[in-house]
Amino acid sequence: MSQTAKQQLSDHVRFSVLSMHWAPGQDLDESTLSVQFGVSRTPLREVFRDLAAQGFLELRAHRTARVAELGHQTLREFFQAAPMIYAAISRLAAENRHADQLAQLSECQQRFQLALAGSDPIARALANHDFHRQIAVMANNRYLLPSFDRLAIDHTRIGKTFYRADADRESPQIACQQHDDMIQAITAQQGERAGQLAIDHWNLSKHQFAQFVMPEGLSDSLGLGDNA
Amino acid sequence: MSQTAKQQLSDHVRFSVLSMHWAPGQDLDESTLSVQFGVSRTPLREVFRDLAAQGFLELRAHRTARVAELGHQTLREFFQAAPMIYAAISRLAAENRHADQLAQLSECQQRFQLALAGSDPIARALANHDFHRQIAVMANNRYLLPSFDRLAIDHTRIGKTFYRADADRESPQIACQQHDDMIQAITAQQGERAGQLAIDHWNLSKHQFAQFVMPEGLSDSLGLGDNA
DNA sequence: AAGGGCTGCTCTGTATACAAGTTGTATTCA
DNA sequence: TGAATACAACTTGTATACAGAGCAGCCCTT
Repeated sequence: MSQTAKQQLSDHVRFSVLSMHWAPGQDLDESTLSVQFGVSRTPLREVFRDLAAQGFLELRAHRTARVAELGHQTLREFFQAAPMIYAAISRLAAENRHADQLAQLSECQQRFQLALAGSDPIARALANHDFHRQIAVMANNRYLLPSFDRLAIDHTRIGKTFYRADADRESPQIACQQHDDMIQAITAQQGERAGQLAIDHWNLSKHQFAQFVMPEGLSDSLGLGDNA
Repeated sequence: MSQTAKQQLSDHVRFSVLSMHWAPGQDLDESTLSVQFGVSRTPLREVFRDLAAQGFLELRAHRTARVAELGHQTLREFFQAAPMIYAAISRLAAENRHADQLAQLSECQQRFQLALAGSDPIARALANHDFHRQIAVMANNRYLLPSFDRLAIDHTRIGKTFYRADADRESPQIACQQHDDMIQAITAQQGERAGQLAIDHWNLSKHQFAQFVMPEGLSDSLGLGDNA
């Protein structure tokens, strides 16, 4: 059936972009992918348009499709927009969530915990991605969802870029605890608290990014630190 | 040239939706429109997908394309999201605007004033739409823009629904003055003030909506009012 | 008479062939 | 030797024909 072929193609592109298996700015060949997935170029181009609208790809007229760029300008815009949207989404999720969605959220968290136990950083990032998107769905606001999705895509990609297995050994556990707290707040419909937890969660993430971009200098290890 | 045909088609659909010339939920026939604009169904469907991603249309598999619905659930989500996004956009516009964009914003305001002088409520609504979108462009944030666009589409449509020429004769002038104030704040790069002005502007708009939905009762005119 | 299923029609979804545009390359002239 | 231009190969964009899904109307059954 062709509907599943399109879905598979879409999933494959999404996975490849989120996992950074395809680098930002990388060119995509229509005809190659179309034969790979057994669909013609017409439905493939429709998938490309959808994914471009969601922020995975970039389309330019008469030019090859590309994986969405991730430059310094993009990063600046990301850091300006993310905390506000995340807090709002989390708060609305607490206020608007339906009871039957809570189980799905817990499932996402379980899969995230499993991924934490494993050694695959990509699986971990994707499980985290799914967890937060489930919250966004529970916020139940069609106006905020597109912005959230674009942020989440680049958040996951940035996370992959800035990931270092050696540093921040305790951060994943803190993040996991924060997820549990968010589930609790959303379940109890505590909008204010859910919003604050989202900010805390964001700050943890931001701290990791900052640590990567601006690592601690060598002065301490050379015995020339502040305490010297 | 066919590129202009696609553009014309896209503009026509956008105008028809924003002006409420096409009602929310209305079905759109692919083949009819494709012969009207002299393009085949393939590019037409691509335009539909783009417009659906922007919030103008809704596509369902194996079903006819429709103008995006505008029900009570949509309204609820709209009122939850709009003030936050508008304030953020306005503030970022003040912080990030480039000097050469200011002239374009003034042009939008001039056209809005001309429309105010005229008698066409649709022209007025579209000029207002363009003014606010110019601010959104100046905010220069790719993550917030999609949410803003969806809000602005429905804001314009809701405004058309709730518009009454008889009431609120002074509101347009107040809105116009607020536009001028926003231009001033953005020009002076006063982010905080621009954000507050956006909230004020939103409250004026919200007040108009509330007046329409909950008009003053008849008690006073029957001499049975509070003062009786 | 009412409800359910079948059949035919209409519209959407896909494939393929073709047109148009872009990019790289080679050749020619300064 | 360098630059500019023309040409060729390849990629994207469009048209059209066909396949398949939904929907309505009709007939048949109960």
